[in-house]
Amino acid sequence: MAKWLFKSEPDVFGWSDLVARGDKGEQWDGVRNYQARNNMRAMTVGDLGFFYHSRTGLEIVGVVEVIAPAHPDSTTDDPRWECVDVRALRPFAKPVTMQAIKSDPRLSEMVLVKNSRLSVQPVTDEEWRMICEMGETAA
DNA sequence: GCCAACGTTGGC
DNA sequence: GCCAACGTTGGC
Repeated sequence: MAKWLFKSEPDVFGWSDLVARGDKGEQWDGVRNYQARNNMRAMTVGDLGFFYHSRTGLEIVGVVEVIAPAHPDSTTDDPRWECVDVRALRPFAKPVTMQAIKSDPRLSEMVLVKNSRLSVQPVTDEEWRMICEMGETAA
């Protein structure tokens, strides 16, 4: 099972917004970048991902679960863009900040650090385990 | 709020 | 098909 990371500005759509959606979850719409879209196409139901607050917050705050595979993004007529559905699974007891990630050399290869502009990105199993530990949540 | 880094667009 | 111009993202 693959691991991912989803970025969102909390002012626009934050962790609490996803939590409010409950088990119904929400479609991860609005992605207009091929790499991010391709990552979503590669997802399967049951895959897990981190929820990261960009711009304001700059920390990973929770774990989400993919509950629907890639489908057309209903917020556009452009058939190129697709999105998956996700739901909030569990919060981090201790959010893991960008600063903490950057200061750990073992996480220096994370896409989050290397390509800060990619909004949907893969996470390796090792990175996943380390960050879950730092955030004091189950892996 | 600034601006570097990156992706996309479009004229040639 | 190149690449300059432009728009957007997101850390700082």
